[in-house]
Amino acid sequence: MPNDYRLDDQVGYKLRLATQRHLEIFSRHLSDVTPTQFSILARLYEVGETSQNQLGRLVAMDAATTKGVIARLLEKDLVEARADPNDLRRLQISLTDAGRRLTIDAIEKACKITKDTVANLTGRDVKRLLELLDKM
Amino acid sequence: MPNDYRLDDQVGYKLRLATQRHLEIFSRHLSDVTPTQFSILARLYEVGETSQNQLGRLVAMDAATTKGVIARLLEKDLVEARADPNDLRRLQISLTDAGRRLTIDAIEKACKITKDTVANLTGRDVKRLLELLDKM
DNA sequence: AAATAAATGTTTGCATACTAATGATATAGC
DNA sequence: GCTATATCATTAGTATGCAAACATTTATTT
Repeated sequence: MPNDYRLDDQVGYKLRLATQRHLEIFSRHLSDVTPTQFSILARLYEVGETSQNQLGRLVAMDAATTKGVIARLLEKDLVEARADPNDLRRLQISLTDAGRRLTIDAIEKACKITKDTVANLTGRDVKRLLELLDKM
Repeated sequence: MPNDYRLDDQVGYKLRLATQRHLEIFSRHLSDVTPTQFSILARLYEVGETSQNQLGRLVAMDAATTKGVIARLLEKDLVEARADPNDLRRLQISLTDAGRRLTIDAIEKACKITKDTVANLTGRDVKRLLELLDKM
């Protein structure tokens, strides 16, 4: 019944708006990297040198997408890549010194970003939101 | 304090995952158009002929983004554009017959998509999630 | 052990969406 | 009427995402 369909009440639509808002806040605080790039950096900081593919999996990214993100981080000299001698298919990725510095700094800022993003929510709201997104 | 930062607990990260999931479900049910394109179609169906810019505003999209989305819909012959005689800047956009048919059909499917997307949530959960996203 | 099949890792090409900057037309204030 | 401002549309450049192709490794078969 197309008549009582309300675009504004759809989960997908609201997700887009929320993401949009988050992106805006993010780039205001952290203009060097995008949220996607940041998630790669943060994970890399967490787990240390890893293969490109594995890294992508650790942030739930397609291998092809990961490749693109890494390429941009390589250009900015935030990460470096070397061939894995044990497996010629693999490309080992690690943070450069500059990358590590930026990541540490970015993590600080990321806390602020998250805070701003959910500024209109109470602590319990946030907890609930995360749970719901997770459950989904 | 970078040490107790958990990427997986960040709103932005979870938003990306949720959006990703939704996109996957969406394209499985509805391969002709993307969620973004669909939102334009649905809104256009709702309000009738409108200028491109206005239409973009009605779905919270940048004018430039809207232009691109409309261009793709034009190519698929789902919408048509004509110059507004009263205001030469304006481009009036409306659904073609094919576009209207597809939209009606897509709205039906969109209900299923939304349902699948939140399949793991109870009715109350969904309500709460929408509220929280809104409040945000 | 060689040959084939299956799995894994990476890359390429193409589509989509977003932003900043530019140009064109219309409106408001003087 | 004229200038300044606002609105609408477009262009150019960047980022993300997916499908398909290619390369290497591992498993299976003969």
